[in-house]
Amino acid sequence: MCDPVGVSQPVAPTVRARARAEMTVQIKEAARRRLATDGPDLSLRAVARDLGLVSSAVYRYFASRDELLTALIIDGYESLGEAAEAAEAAVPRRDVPGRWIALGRGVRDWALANRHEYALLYGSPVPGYAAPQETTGPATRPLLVLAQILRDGLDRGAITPPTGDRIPRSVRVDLDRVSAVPGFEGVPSAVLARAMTAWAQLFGSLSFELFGRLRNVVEDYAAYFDHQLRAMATYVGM
Amino acid sequence: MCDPVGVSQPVAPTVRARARAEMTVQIKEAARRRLATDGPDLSLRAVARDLGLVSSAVYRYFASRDELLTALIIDGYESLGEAAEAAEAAVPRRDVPGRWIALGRGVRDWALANRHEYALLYGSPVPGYAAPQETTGPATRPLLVLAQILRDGLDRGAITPPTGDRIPRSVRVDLDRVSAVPGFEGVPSAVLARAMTAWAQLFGSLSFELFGRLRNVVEDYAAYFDHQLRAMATYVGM
DNA sequence: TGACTGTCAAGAGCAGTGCTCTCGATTTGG
DNA sequence: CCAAATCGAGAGCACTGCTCTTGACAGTCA
Repeated sequence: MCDPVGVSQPVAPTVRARARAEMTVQIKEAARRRLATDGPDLSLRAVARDLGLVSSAVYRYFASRDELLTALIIDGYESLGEAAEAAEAAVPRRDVPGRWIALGRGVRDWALANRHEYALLYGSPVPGYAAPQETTGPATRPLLVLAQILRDGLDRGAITPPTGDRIPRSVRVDLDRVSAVPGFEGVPSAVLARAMTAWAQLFGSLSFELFGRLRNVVEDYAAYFDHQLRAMATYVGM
Repeated sequence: MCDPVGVSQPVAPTVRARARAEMTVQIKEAARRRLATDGPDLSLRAVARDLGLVSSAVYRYFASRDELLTALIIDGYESLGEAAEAAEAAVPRRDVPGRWIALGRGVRDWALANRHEYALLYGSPVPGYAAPQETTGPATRPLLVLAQILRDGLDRGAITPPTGDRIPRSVRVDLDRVSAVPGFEGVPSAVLARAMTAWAQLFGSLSFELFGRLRNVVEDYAAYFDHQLRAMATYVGM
């Protein structure tokens, strides 16, 4: 309203605007804390209480509980993506399987440190909540790290595309569509197919661990996870 | 109480006992219906209303909402296990990879037909709810189908254990413990490791599909899932 | 300076939830 | 036949997400 031109960023933000922005992040932070302690069923009233607010006041900043959840989910993807990027970046470029393993470890470490947020992102969808379109963008950020490893690994000749995989036509069509996504250009479908399998394996294993499905089965989760990461690295041809 | 000897089945069940048993299953059925339509946040009051009951009456049969959920989870594992067994049993014994693929398809078909129940079993744990010990038994039932395929496949020589997999000591310890579980006896750790990887892959891929993580990415889910099942079959040496 | 406009937090209130307790009615077993 | 156990109904508590109204404040234009 106070910005008819549409470029609101650089012009001096009013006192109110800045207070509003700060309050918005404070609410999100309090919500994240609640999420970490109380679990996934986020109580808007509890968040308000933590901030010394009345529940209705929160609605000045988020139109509904779902909108707050959406904001948390988006932030979560960004946070996970950042952690994944950082973990991968710490490995020498030429060590392609090492970069994949670092990516996997980074995802796992983040998930362990933010269990409930992980559940929010990769667990079963929240009751009445349907993830809106705006979350799909940030959601691909961790995947783009994988894409970069694949492309760079192929360029370096550090990934030898598997041969002899019979891929049905309809699967190939889907794979080709993925190959067209920015970031994945040029990845042959044979590699892409195996990489997507490995990606699902990673999150399947991680969900097993975090959701307690391996209790009394696996003791040394880190070693078990690492072993699967290595196995998947050779599986995709690294 | 009315059966100090411990063999209650054959003696004539009183009218009340039979009414109680029937009411218990009716509550579970109504709850399952609610789960299918309304989603995972089961409302005990809604279930009661569906049965023309008052909410407090339900507490005569289930001490809490969590206990009702537990009952549903146990039934769910049994139901999934049954479906998996049936699917696997329909394939000729000698077709070992076919049996694995049938098992995977059976799991997927069940999950598609019971999406919310699948989320209850393999999604993020329900808020305050911690799956009690009594669920761990039924939870292994689908896994036992896999175990039987592995053992039978090895006996028939239809599974060639992979060689050259370097397995760290701590992982081997965990695998050996699994090998000791009834049903898994005699499965070499090299096969077991890959089979557990494939198992996580299966559920990872299925969760991706059911929780909408592959929307706008994969079109022909069935073909994609099948392809991964075949890939994992050769991966474990079938 | 004074009025006006948009924003804010507070509070009451609605419909829903899980769960507990009490109270009659009914069935069961001695 | 009677006491004990079991059942459903109802009221009630503390909690939830959300809506609406009210009064206070900040920013701006005359």
